[in-house]
Amino acid sequence: MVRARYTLDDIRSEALRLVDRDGLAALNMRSLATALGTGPMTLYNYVRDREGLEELVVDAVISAVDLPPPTSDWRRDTIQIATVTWRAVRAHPAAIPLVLTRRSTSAAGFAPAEALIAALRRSALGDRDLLAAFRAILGLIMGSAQAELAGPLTSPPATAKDTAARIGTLAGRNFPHIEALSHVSQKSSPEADFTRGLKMLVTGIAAA
Amino acid sequence: MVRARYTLDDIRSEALRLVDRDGLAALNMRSLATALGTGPMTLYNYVRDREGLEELVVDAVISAVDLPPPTSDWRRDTIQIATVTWRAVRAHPAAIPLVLTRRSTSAAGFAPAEALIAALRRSALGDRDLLAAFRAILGLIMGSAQAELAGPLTSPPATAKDTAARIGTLAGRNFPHIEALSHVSQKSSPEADFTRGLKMLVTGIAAA
DNA sequence: TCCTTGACACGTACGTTGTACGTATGCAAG
DNA sequence: CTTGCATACGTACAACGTACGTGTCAAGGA
Repeated sequence: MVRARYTLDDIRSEALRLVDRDGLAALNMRSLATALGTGPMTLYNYVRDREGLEELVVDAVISAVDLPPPTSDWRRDTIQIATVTWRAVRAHPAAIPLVLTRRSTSAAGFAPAEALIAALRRSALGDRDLLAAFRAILGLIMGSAQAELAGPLTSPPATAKDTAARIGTLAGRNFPHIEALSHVSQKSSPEADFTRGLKMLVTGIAAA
Repeated sequence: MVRARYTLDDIRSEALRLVDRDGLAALNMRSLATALGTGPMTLYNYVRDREGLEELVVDAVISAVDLPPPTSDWRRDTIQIATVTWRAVRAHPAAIPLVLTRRSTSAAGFAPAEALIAALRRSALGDRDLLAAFRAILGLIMGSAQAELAGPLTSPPATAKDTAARIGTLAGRNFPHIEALSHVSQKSSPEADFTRGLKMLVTGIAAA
């Protein structure tokens, strides 16, 4: 009888692949173990419990962030880092709930935050403003991902037409502003909106 | 034999109470049913499945938002609405993962978004900027809640001293900027930081 | 008054999940 | 070859979500 050997990276990448392919509900000990060609309990040699497995997926997503080298323009750097991070999160829609709720524990998970603070520090901000700016930008990234996942301008598993219909009937009567904006949002790309909002925030930061 | 009668509100408030008291893991059909004095299957008369139950909790949290009446100052209104919403979310920490990942389906869930757009519309923003601004503010609210829940400047179940120690040892070496900021964050209140970041964003919006 | 009918509370039971615990197997060092 | 440790693996159980069936109430018509 042969005994397979695994590395944490094997588990990590297979877990992410599983989530990408079959959705978040498919991320359970048995499915992942089967995908790796072993039994459920083997995984417990690499992960404390199911929660640990989810953290692994978060790490896998965040690790894929490809940080740009610093330039002399902190605003441009800030926008770049935020955009790249946002893209990495968006690249794995099924994993977004995990990214929003689980903490990233690996070193790679801290890298974007570190780069972001480094960029912001090259502005002339005081400590308190720096902290607020950092929180705001990270918040914007996560919140934008969340909004796309479950925001009031989106609808769960439906086509764009269904979305318009659903929002139209559900919110249209009592919530005319939401309804009007949902029409606008259908004509614009998420990335364009994100970038626009991000630039607004950076402008506000620069004003402080 | 007596048959109890329930209303959706009974279920909703009991579910939120359960989450507040015993944590998110305690939100299951059996526990909630027991708390209501009945069996698990009774709940299925009010809720499609467990997911529906979670949406109910989200509704309960968002419904508690106490929106201020509009004034003539859209900036002030925007900040007020955002702050009040953020407070409502923060009032139920255990429910935050649900608020971040589940969609609010009830009418009450749309109210803050509607009020926010209404306030922003009273600025002179174009449609695209309005959309971006709305997304950014909602994103900031959700993202800030997320950051407090699982951000790089926090640590899971630990005292403030442990946090400093943990961040210090884990991130201190390789991530000096994070480490430095975590010290700053320990001396400031979450609300102050949130407000500060929010004002930055509103400033940026006003500049557009 | 009695019967019908629909809504809904509830019980039973099954498949799936996470994981505690015990066992077995390979590799490395002596 | 032997010993010991790390770790792959099997078994088994408790807790979960929920399909399905049964029972019981209240309201409306004859």
